[in-house]
Amino acid sequence: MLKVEWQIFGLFMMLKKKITAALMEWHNTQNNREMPWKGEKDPYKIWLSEVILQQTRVEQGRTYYENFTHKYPTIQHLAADKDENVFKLWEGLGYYNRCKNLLFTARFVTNELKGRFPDTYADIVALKGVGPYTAAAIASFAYNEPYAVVDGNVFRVLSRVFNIDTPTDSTEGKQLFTDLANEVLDKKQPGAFNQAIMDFGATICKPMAPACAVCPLQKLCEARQHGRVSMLPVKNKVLQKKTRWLTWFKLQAEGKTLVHKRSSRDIWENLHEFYLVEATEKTTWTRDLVTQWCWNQLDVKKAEVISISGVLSQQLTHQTIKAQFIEVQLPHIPPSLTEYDWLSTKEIDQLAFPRLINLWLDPKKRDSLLF
DNA sequence: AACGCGGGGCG
DNA sequence: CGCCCAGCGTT
Repeated sequence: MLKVEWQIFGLFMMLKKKITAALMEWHNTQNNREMPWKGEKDPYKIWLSEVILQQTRVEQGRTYYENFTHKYPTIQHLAADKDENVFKLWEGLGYYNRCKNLLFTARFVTNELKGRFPDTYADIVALKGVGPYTAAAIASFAYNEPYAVVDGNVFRVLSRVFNIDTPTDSTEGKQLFTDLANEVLDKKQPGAFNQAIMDFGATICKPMAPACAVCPLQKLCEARQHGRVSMLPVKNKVLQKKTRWLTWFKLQAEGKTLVHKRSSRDIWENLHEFYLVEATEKTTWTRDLVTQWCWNQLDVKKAEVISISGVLSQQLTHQTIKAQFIEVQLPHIPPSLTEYDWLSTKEIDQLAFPRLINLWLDPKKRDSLLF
Protein backbone atom coordinates (compact mmCIF):
# COMPACT_ATOMS: atom_id res chain seq x y z
CA MET A 1 0.00 0.00 0.00
CA LEU A 2 1.22 3.50 -0.80
CA LYS A 3 2.33 5.75 1.97
CA VAL A 4 -0.43 8.29 1.34
CA GLU A 5 -3.07 5.57 1.54
CA TRP A 6 -1.72 4.51 4.91
CA GLN A 7 -2.00 8.09 6.09
CA ILE A 8 -5.65 8.32 5.00
CA PHE A 9 -6.33 4.96 6.58
CA GLY A 10 -4.74 6.17 9.81
CA LEU A 11 -6.82 9.34 9.83
CA PHE A 12 -9.96 7.30 9.27
CA MET A 13 -9.11 5.03 12.21
CA MET A 14 -8.57 8.08 14.40
CA LEU A 15 -11.87 9.59 13.32
CA LYS A 16 -13.76 6.41 14.12
CA LYS A 17 -12.27 6.26 17.60
CA LYS A 18 -13.14 9.87 18.26
CA ILE A 19 -16.70 9.34 17.13
CA THR A 20 -17.16 6.30 19.35
CA ALA A 21 -15.77 8.20 22.32
CA ALA A 22 -17.83 11.31 21.60
CA LEU A 23 -21.08 9.35 21.32
CA MET A 24 -20.43 7.51 24.58
CA GLU A 25 -19.47 10.75 26.30
CA TRP A 26 -22.70 12.38 25.13
CA HIS A 27 -24.67 9.31 26.23
CA ASN A 28 -23.15 9.31 29.71
CA THR A 29 -23.47 13.01 30.39
CA GLN A 30 -26.30 14.50 28.33
CA ASN A 31 -28.62 11.75 27.13
CA ASN A 32 -31.79 12.19 29.13
CA ARG A 33 -34.17 10.34 26.83
CA GLU A 34 -36.45 8.09 28.81
CA MET A 35 -38.38 5.09 27.55
CA PRO A 36 -40.19 2.31 29.42
CA TRP A 37 -37.98 -0.43 27.95
CA LYS A 38 -34.66 1.32 28.60
CA GLY A 39 -32.31 -0.79 30.67
CA GLU A 40 -34.64 -3.77 30.29
CA LYS A 41 -32.80 -7.10 30.50
CA ASP A 42 -35.67 -9.51 29.87
CA PRO A 43 -35.15 -10.63 26.25
CA TYR A 44 -38.90 -11.11 25.85
CA LYS A 45 -39.61 -7.48 26.67
CA ILE A 46 -36.72 -6.22 24.57
CA TRP A 47 -37.96 -8.29 21.64
CA LEU A 48 -41.51 -7.02 22.17
CA SER A 49 -40.41 -3.38 22.27
CA GLU A 50 -38.24 -3.74 19.18
CA VAL A 51 -40.97 -5.35 17.11
CA ILE A 52 -43.44 -2.66 18.16
CA LEU A 53 -40.91 0.00 17.17
CA GLN A 54 -40.15 -1.32 13.69
CA GLN A 55 -40.88 1.61 11.36
CA THR A 56 -42.78 3.19 14.22
CA ARG A 57 -42.07 6.30 16.25
CA VAL A 58 -41.25 5.82 19.91
CA GLU A 59 -44.15 8.02 20.99
CA GLN A 60 -46.60 5.98 18.95
CA GLY A 61 -45.31 2.66 20.27
CA ARG A 62 -45.04 3.59 23.94
CA THR A 63 -48.63 2.91 25.02
CA TYR A 64 -48.77 -0.29 23.00
CA TYR A 65 -45.67 -1.56 24.84
CA GLU A 66 -47.27 -0.74 28.17
CA ASN A 67 -50.52 -2.44 27.21
CA PHE A 68 -48.75 -5.57 25.99
CA THR A 69 -46.42 -5.96 28.97
CA HIS A 70 -49.32 -5.36 31.34
CA LYS A 71 -51.57 -7.95 29.71
CA TYR A 72 -48.76 -10.38 28.84
CA PRO A 73 -46.03 -10.20 31.53
CA THR A 74 -44.26 -13.22 30.01
CA ILE A 75 -43.92 -14.71 26.56
CA GLN A 76 -46.03 -17.65 27.76
CA HIS A 77 -48.94 -15.32 28.50
CA LEU A 78 -48.69 -13.93 24.98
CA ALA A 79 -48.40 -17.36 23.39
CA ALA A 80 -51.48 -18.60 25.23
CA ASP A 81 -53.96 -15.94 24.18
CA LYS A 82 -56.31 -16.12 21.22
CA ASP A 83 -55.21 -14.50 17.95
CA GLU A 84 -58.14 -12.10 17.92
CA ASN A 85 -57.29 -10.72 21.36
CA VAL A 86 -53.69 -10.04 20.40
CA PHE A 87 -54.69 -8.37 17.15
CA LYS A 88 -57.18 -6.26 19.10
CA LEU A 89 -54.33 -5.04 21.30
CA TRP A 90 -52.22 -4.32 18.20
CA GLU A 91 -55.13 -2.55 16.47
CA GLY A 92 -54.16 0.87 15.12
CA LEU A 93 -50.41 0.28 15.20
CA GLY A 94 -50.16 -0.74 11.55
CA TYR A 95 -48.00 -3.25 9.68
CA TYR A 96 -50.15 -6.08 10.97
CA ASN A 97 -47.82 -8.76 9.68
CA ARG A 98 -45.66 -7.85 12.68
CA CYS A 99 -48.43 -8.99 14.99
CA LYS A 100 -48.85 -12.26 13.13
CA ASN A 101 -45.11 -12.98 13.38
CA LEU A 102 -45.04 -11.84 17.00
CA LEU A 103 -47.61 -14.49 17.87
CA PHE A 104 -45.88 -17.15 15.81
CA THR A 105 -42.55 -16.50 17.53
CA ALA A 106 -44.11 -16.34 21.00
CA ARG A 107 -45.61 -19.78 20.45
CA PHE A 108 -42.43 -21.09 18.84
CA VAL A 109 -40.30 -20.04 21.82
CA THR A 110 -42.88 -21.31 24.30
CA ASN A 111 -43.58 -24.65 22.66
CA GLU A 112 -40.47 -25.56 20.67
CA LEU A 113 -37.76 -23.90 22.77
CA LYS A 114 -39.34 -24.75 26.14
CA GLY A 115 -39.82 -21.06 26.88
CA ARG A 116 -36.13 -20.21 26.66
CA PHE A 117 -35.57 -17.16 24.49
CA PRO A 118 -32.57 -17.72 22.14
CA ASP A 119 -29.40 -16.06 23.42
CA THR A 120 -27.11 -15.75 20.40
CA TYR A 121 -27.41 -13.41 17.43
CA ALA A 122 -27.60 -16.31 14.96
CA ASP A 123 -30.48 -17.97 16.79
CA ILE A 124 -32.29 -14.68 17.41
CA VAL A 125 -32.13 -13.50 13.79
CA ALA A 126 -33.63 -16.83 12.72
CA LEU A 127 -36.90 -16.00 14.52
CA LYS A 128 -39.85 -14.93 12.38
CA GLY A 129 -40.31 -11.18 12.33
CA VAL A 130 -36.77 -10.62 13.56
CA GLY A 131 -34.30 -9.19 11.06
CA PRO A 132 -30.75 -7.87 11.38
CA TYR A 133 -31.78 -4.73 13.27
CA THR A 134 -34.00 -6.41 15.85
CA ALA A 135 -31.54 -9.28 16.37
CA ALA A 136 -28.66 -6.86 16.97
CA ALA A 137 -30.78 -4.90 19.43
CA ILE A 138 -31.77 -7.98 21.44
CA ALA A 139 -28.30 -9.54 21.31
CA SER A 140 -26.60 -6.34 22.48
CA PHE A 141 -29.16 -5.16 25.06
CA ALA A 142 -29.89 -8.54 26.64
CA TYR A 143 -26.60 -10.41 26.20
CA ASN A 144 -24.05 -7.68 25.45
CA GLU A 145 -23.08 -9.33 22.18
CA PRO A 146 -21.06 -7.01 19.90
CA TYR A 147 -23.56 -6.42 17.09
CA ALA A 148 -24.25 -2.89 15.91
CA VAL A 149 -27.87 -1.88 15.30
CA VAL A 150 -28.52 -0.29 11.93
CA ASP A 151 -31.82 1.58 11.86
CA GLY A 152 -32.96 4.88 10.40
CA ASN A 153 -31.10 6.77 13.11
CA VAL A 154 -27.83 4.98 12.46
CA PHE A 155 -28.05 5.49 8.69
CA ARG A 156 -28.57 9.19 9.30
CA VAL A 157 -25.85 9.71 11.89
CA LEU A 158 -23.19 7.77 10.00
CA SER A 159 -24.04 9.18 6.56
CA ARG A 160 -23.66 12.68 7.98
CA VAL A 161 -20.65 12.22 10.21
CA PHE A 162 -18.71 10.49 7.41
CA ASN A 163 -20.40 12.45 4.58
CA ILE A 164 -21.44 9.34 2.68
CA ASP A 165 -24.02 9.70 -0.07
CA THR A 166 -24.42 6.02 -0.91
CA PRO A 167 -28.20 5.43 -0.89
CA THR A 168 -29.23 3.80 2.38
CA ASP A 169 -31.92 1.74 0.68
CA SER A 170 -29.51 0.07 -1.74
CA THR A 171 -27.87 -3.27 -1.07
CA GLU A 172 -24.47 -1.60 -1.25
CA GLY A 173 -25.55 1.09 1.21
CA LYS A 174 -26.94 -1.38 3.72
CA GLN A 175 -23.70 -3.35 3.67
CA LEU A 176 -21.51 -0.26 3.84
CA PHE A 177 -23.35 1.31 6.79
CA THR A 178 -23.61 -2.01 8.61
CA ASP A 179 -19.84 -2.49 8.30
CA LEU A 180 -19.21 1.08 9.39
CA ALA A 181 -21.57 0.80 12.36
CA ASN A 182 -19.75 -2.32 13.52
CA GLU A 183 -16.42 -0.53 13.23
CA VAL A 184 -17.64 2.43 15.26
CA LEU A 185 -19.34 0.15 17.80
CA ASP A 186 -17.87 0.22 21.28
CA LYS A 187 -17.08 -3.49 21.62
CA LYS A 188 -16.73 -3.23 25.38
CA GLN A 189 -20.27 -1.92 25.86
CA PRO A 190 -22.25 -2.69 22.71
CA GLY A 191 -25.65 -2.29 24.35
CA ALA A 192 -24.85 1.15 25.70
CA PHE A 193 -23.33 2.22 22.39
CA ASN A 194 -26.33 1.08 20.38
CA GLN A 195 -28.59 2.96 22.75
CA ALA A 196 -26.35 5.99 22.46
CA ILE A 197 -26.26 6.25 18.68
CA MET A 198 -30.02 5.78 18.34
CA ASP A 199 -30.87 8.31 21.03
CA PHE A 200 -28.35 10.68 19.49
CA GLY A 201 -29.99 10.33 16.09
CA ALA A 202 -33.44 10.84 17.54
CA THR A 203 -32.68 13.89 19.66
CA ILE A 204 -29.65 15.67 18.12
CA CYS A 205 -28.98 14.41 14.59
CA LYS A 206 -32.67 14.59 13.72
CA PRO A 207 -34.04 14.17 10.16
CA MET A 208 -35.37 17.73 10.01
CA ALA A 209 -33.72 20.66 11.73
CA PRO A 210 -30.86 18.77 13.38
CA ALA A 211 -29.36 20.46 16.43
CA CYS A 212 -25.94 21.01 14.85
CA ALA A 213 -25.33 24.13 16.92
CA VAL A 214 -25.21 22.13 20.14
CA CYS A 215 -23.93 18.89 18.63
CA PRO A 216 -20.90 17.43 20.42
CA LEU A 217 -19.77 15.87 17.13
CA GLN A 218 -19.94 19.19 15.32
CA LYS A 219 -16.20 19.46 14.69
CA LEU A 220 -15.89 15.80 13.69
CA CYS A 221 -18.84 15.86 11.31
CA GLU A 222 -17.74 15.72 7.66
CA ALA A 223 -21.18 16.67 6.34
CA ARG A 224 -21.17 19.70 8.62
CA GLN A 225 -17.76 20.79 7.31
CA HIS A 226 -19.02 20.51 3.74
CA GLY A 227 -22.45 22.02 4.34
CA ARG A 228 -24.18 18.83 3.30
CA VAL A 229 -26.07 17.88 6.46
CA SER A 230 -29.48 18.61 4.98
CA MET A 231 -28.66 16.49 1.90
CA LEU A 232 -27.99 13.33 3.89
CA PRO A 233 -28.85 10.54 4.10
CA VAL A 234 -29.67 9.72 0.46
CA LYS A 235 -32.50 7.41 -0.51
CA ASN A 236 -33.22 6.48 -4.08
CA LYS A 237 -36.61 4.85 -3.87
CA VAL A 238 -39.56 6.83 -5.12
CA LEU A 239 -42.65 5.21 -3.78
CA GLN A 240 -45.61 4.94 -6.07
CA LYS A 241 -48.86 6.01 -4.54
CA LYS A 242 -52.12 4.70 -5.81
CA THR A 243 -55.66 5.70 -5.00
CA ARG A 244 -58.23 3.08 -4.13
CA TRP A 245 -61.98 3.50 -4.01
CA LEU A 246 -63.53 1.29 -1.35
CA THR A 247 -67.17 0.99 -0.39
CA TRP A 248 -68.08 -0.96 2.70
CA PHE A 249 -71.64 -2.19 3.06
CA LYS A 250 -72.63 -2.59 6.68
CA LEU A 251 -75.27 -5.25 6.17
CA GLN A 252 -77.56 -5.90 9.11
CA ALA A 253 -80.12 -8.63 9.55
CA GLU A 254 -81.67 -10.48 12.48
CA GLY A 255 -79.88 -8.16 14.90
CA LYS A 256 -76.46 -9.04 13.52
CA THR A 257 -73.90 -7.57 11.14
CA LEU A 258 -71.91 -9.21 8.38
CA VAL A 259 -68.19 -9.29 9.19
CA HIS A 260 -65.35 -10.47 6.98
CA LYS A 261 -61.79 -11.24 8.03
CA ARG A 262 -59.26 -9.94 5.51
CA SER A 263 -56.76 -12.57 4.53
CA SER A 264 -55.48 -11.84 1.06
CA ARG A 265 -52.08 -10.34 0.43
CA ASP A 266 -53.17 -6.79 0.82
CA ILE A 267 -53.30 -4.06 3.41
CA TRP A 268 -54.91 -4.79 6.78
CA GLU A 269 -54.19 -8.51 6.62
CA ASN A 270 -55.96 -10.38 9.43
CA LEU A 271 -58.07 -7.38 10.36
CA HIS A 272 -61.83 -7.32 9.92
CA GLU A 273 -64.17 -5.32 7.73
CA PHE A 274 -67.71 -5.22 6.40
CA TYR A 275 -68.79 -6.34 2.94
CA LEU A 276 -66.31 -4.68 0.62
CA VAL A 277 -66.78 -3.48 -2.92
CA GLU A 278 -63.72 -2.02 -4.62
CA ALA A 279 -63.93 0.05 -7.76
CA THR A 280 -61.35 1.60 -10.05
CA GLU A 281 -62.96 5.01 -9.73
CA LYS A 282 -65.46 6.89 -7.65
CA THR A 283 -68.92 5.36 -7.60
CA THR A 284 -71.83 7.70 -7.04
CA TRP A 285 -74.01 5.69 -4.74
CA THR A 286 -77.69 6.58 -4.63
CA ARG A 287 -80.43 4.82 -2.72
CA ASP A 288 -81.75 3.40 -5.96
CA LEU A 289 -78.33 2.14 -7.00
CA VAL A 290 -77.80 0.49 -3.61
CA THR A 291 -81.19 -1.21 -3.77
CA GLN A 292 -80.45 -2.41 -7.27
CA TRP A 293 -77.01 -3.63 -6.21
CA CYS A 294 -78.54 -5.66 -3.34
CA TRP A 295 -80.92 -7.20 -5.82
CA ASN A 296 -78.24 -8.09 -8.35
CA GLN A 297 -75.30 -9.01 -6.16
CA LEU A 298 -76.92 -10.34 -3.00
CA ASP A 299 -80.14 -11.68 -4.49
CA VAL A 300 -82.04 -9.68 -1.90
CA LYS A 301 -85.37 -8.24 -2.97
CA LYS A 302 -86.12 -6.02 -0.01
CA ALA A 303 -83.26 -3.91 1.27
CA GLU A 304 -83.70 -0.79 3.37
CA VAL A 305 -80.95 1.77 2.86
CA ILE A 306 -80.29 3.33 6.27
CA SER A 307 -77.49 5.70 5.32
CA ILE A 308 -74.91 6.54 2.69
CA SER A 309 -71.82 8.29 4.02
CA GLY A 310 -69.79 10.95 2.27
CA VAL A 311 -66.38 10.05 0.90
CA LEU A 312 -63.89 9.55 3.73
CA SER A 313 -60.23 9.91 2.94
CA GLN A 314 -57.22 8.33 4.61
CA GLN A 315 -53.59 8.75 3.58
CA LEU A 316 -51.43 5.69 4.07
CA THR A 317 -47.74 5.60 3.25
CA HIS A 318 -48.27 4.03 -0.14
CA GLN A 319 -51.98 4.31 -0.80
CA THR A 320 -54.68 6.93 -0.69
CA ILE A 321 -57.91 5.39 0.49
CA LYS A 322 -61.20 6.91 -0.57
CA ALA A 323 -63.94 5.16 1.32
CA GLN A 324 -67.70 5.20 1.63
CA PHE A 325 -69.90 3.38 4.11
CA ILE A 326 -73.42 2.27 3.34
CA GLU A 327 -75.69 0.90 6.03
CA VAL A 328 -78.33 -1.54 4.82
CA GLN A 329 -81.04 -3.32 6.79
CA LEU A 330 -82.04 -6.68 5.35
CA PRO A 331 -85.20 -8.57 6.32
CA HIS A 332 -83.22 -11.78 6.91
CA ILE A 333 -79.74 -13.22 6.40
CA PRO A 334 -79.68 -13.94 2.68
CA PRO A 335 -78.72 -17.49 1.58
CA SER A 336 -76.04 -15.99 -0.65
CA LEU A 337 -74.18 -14.64 2.41
CA THR A 338 -74.39 -17.49 4.88
CA GLU A 339 -70.70 -18.20 4.34
CA TYR A 340 -69.84 -14.97 6.13
CA ASP A 341 -69.83 -14.36 9.87
CA TRP A 342 -72.85 -12.54 11.24
CA LEU A 343 -72.00 -11.07 14.60
CA SER A 344 -73.58 -9.02 17.38
CA THR A 345 -72.29 -5.58 18.26
CA LYS A 346 -70.71 -7.04 21.38
CA GLU A 347 -68.81 -9.64 19.38
CA ILE A 348 -67.67 -7.04 16.88
CA ASP A 349 -66.21 -4.94 19.68
CA GLN A 350 -63.73 -7.74 20.39
CA LEU A 351 -62.30 -7.72 16.87
CA ALA A 352 -59.62 -5.56 15.30
CA PHE A 353 -60.59 -3.25 12.47
CA PRO A 354 -58.65 -0.80 10.28
CA ARG A 355 -58.41 2.71 11.71
CA LEU A 356 -60.62 4.07 8.99
CA ILE A 357 -63.50 1.77 9.83
CA ASN A 358 -63.19 2.45 13.55
CA LEU A 359 -63.29 6.17 12.92
CA TRP A 360 -66.47 5.84 10.91
CA LEU A 361 -67.98 3.59 13.59
CA ASP A 362 -67.46 6.43 16.06
CA PRO A 363 -70.00 9.09 15.03
CA LYS A 364 -68.06 11.79 16.86
CA LYS A 365 -65.02 11.26 14.64
CA ARG A 366 -66.60 10.61 11.25
CA ASP A 367 -66.64 14.18 10.08
CA SER A 368 -62.89 14.65 10.55
CA LEU A 369 -62.24 12.35 7.61
CA LEU A 370 -64.78 13.71 5.17
CA PHE A 371 -63.25 14.34 1.79
C1' DA B 1 -33.00 -6.40 -6.23
C1' DA B 2 -37.49 -4.57 -5.84
C1' DC B 3 -41.78 -4.21 -3.77
C1' DG B 4 -45.58 -4.08 -0.26
C1' DC B 5 -46.93 -3.06 4.18
C1' DG B 6 -50.24 1.54 8.53
C1' DG B 7 -50.61 5.16 10.98
C1' DG B 8 -49.06 9.40 12.98
C1' DG B 9 -46.31 13.68 13.43
C1' DC B 10 -43.82 17.38 11.46
C1' DG B 11 -42.43 21.35 8.45
C1' DC C 1 -48.70 17.46 0.85
C1' DG C 2 -44.27 14.93 1.26
C1' DC C 3 -41.12 12.87 4.31
C1' DC C 4 -39.82 9.90 7.98
C1' DC C 5 -40.19 6.61 11.70
C1' DA C 6 -35.68 1.41 16.83
C1' DG C 7 -37.58 -2.96 9.36
C1' DC C 8 -39.08 -7.30 7.61
C1' DG C 9 -40.93 -10.85 4.47
C1' DT C 10 -41.89 -12.11 -0.11
C1' DT C 11 -41.08 -12.61 -4.97
